[in-house]
Amino acid sequence: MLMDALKVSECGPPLARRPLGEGQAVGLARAFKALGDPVRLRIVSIVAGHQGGEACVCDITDAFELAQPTISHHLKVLKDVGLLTSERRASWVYYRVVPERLAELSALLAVPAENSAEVAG
Amino acid sequence: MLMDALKVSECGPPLARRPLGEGQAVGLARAFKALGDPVRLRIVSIVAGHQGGEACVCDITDAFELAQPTISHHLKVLKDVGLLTSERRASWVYYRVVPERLAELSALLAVPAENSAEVAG
DNA sequence: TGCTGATATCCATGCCTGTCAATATTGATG
DNA sequence: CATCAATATTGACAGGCATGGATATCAGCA
Repeated sequence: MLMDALKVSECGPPLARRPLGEGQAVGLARAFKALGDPVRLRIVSIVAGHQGGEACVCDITDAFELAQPTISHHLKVLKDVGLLTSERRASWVYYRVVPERLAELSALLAVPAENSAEVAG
Repeated sequence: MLMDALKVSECGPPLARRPLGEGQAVGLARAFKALGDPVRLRIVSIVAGHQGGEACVCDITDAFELAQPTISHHLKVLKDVGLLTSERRASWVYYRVVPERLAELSALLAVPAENSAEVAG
């Protein structure tokens, strides 16, 4: 099936609406876990804020004091969960963020403030 | 405009604005890591969506097929990173979400779509 | 073809984490 | 005080993960 879990991404239900199913939770948790590392969070930040919305691996590597395989590993993690995409041009590989994926996670956490106080009015 | 997101604007800059400092990244990554587990994500969802915006440990435990210490451990993780608070009433402990903390993370991921295409016209 | 630079993969290692059984703590109640 | 129910803590174990060195792949170039 192509239409796996795409309905969710469109209008991502706020966390408080209804309990997350286990399946949804697994998929979303994978993305959050990928963001749950300072290096990866900074990588996403660097890529998202880079000129043209993309950055090559060398740009990213220069921003850290980590070995190149380590950066490559983190990029793979972010790519595997759908937060980054990559494109090769000549010798360089350029990464860019997937805005829909970020928006999905953002919408999920955007819990209406009223919910904490009252629900049914 | 009504009483919409005002604190959000000061809570944190969108990811794309400028590269995250290492310190900020560490703090934010801790929160994302806490959400990076399916059980914990569902716990937050259950608490946020529960009647009155709070849920006792027994409510949460019943929603999983995990041992009680495991749930207690996850609750502690979420509390330690500031995503949940707890209050003891009689024999029961009630947990509720911290909306400001969720809003902070949500705002961080709310990257403007235009940014991926062009930065500053 | 061979060489060089850029990036990815493989492998090993030490640390971190999710899980649960056992136990401790806390509060209510008899 | 004794006991029970709810929750937290401890200790242990298996699996996961971040890191880096060595190495492979890939693209351009002479």
